[in-house]
Amino acid sequence: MDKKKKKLLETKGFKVGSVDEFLGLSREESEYIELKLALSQSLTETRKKKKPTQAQLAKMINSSQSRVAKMEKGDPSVSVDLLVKSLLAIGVDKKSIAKAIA
Amino acid sequence: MDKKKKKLLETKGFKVGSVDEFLGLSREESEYIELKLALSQSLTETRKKKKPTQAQLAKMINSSQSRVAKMEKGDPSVSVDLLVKSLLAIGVDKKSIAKAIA
DNA sequence: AATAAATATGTCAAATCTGACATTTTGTCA
DNA sequence: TGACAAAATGTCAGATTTGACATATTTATT
Repeated sequence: MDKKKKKLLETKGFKVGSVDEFLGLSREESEYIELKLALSQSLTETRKKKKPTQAQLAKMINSSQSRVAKMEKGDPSVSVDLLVKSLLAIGVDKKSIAKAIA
Repeated sequence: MDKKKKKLLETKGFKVGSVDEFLGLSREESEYIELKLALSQSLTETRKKKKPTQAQLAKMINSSQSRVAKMEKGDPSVSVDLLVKSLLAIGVDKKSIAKAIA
């Protein structure tokens, strides 16, 4: 799949609402992006609720501030795996993850 | 996290039910494993319902039969990303994915 | 039982993702 | 305004994941 497109859409401006078929995105592509955005948002929300800074969260999940920033920004270099692991690490359970992406 | 443990638990025998604290697994670890297993199972189920063989599915998602087999078996070398992408490719939508892991 | 079809397992080079670091931008408070 | 903290962005070597292939095992079909 075209990385440019993905990068474009995962960037500011498209945080909210559905990206369905904005540009020739297939159903799978847009759902995948939406799913990642949902996880990103959930991570940001949860972190802010719980208090810590990106740097502190980074320590909890032994990662780095810059990677946390990328996660929260929906950077294409971040995998769903990492998002899920981070959410679990920060105390969000499966059920809540499911709710976030539903 | 200990890869041996993960490998062990993701192997036959533990497809059903909760793996919580069987061996010293943390909450995050067990939830992560359970989440992956849920996706694996969902993939197998959906594929069988929809008809194609692993080889045919592999083509649809341009992967290979062997990797599909690993996905369905919950092999540790398979990422959540790939599982999610495969589910989406086979026609399962976000909502159903959410339901599967809830 | 024999054959074929489907699935499982092992391996590996190439591709992707990762933490870490440096640097820049944005936000906050005096 | 300036100075300080938090967040964002770029880069990259090392780690992990990938498709592909070979091969073995299981399952169906005759």
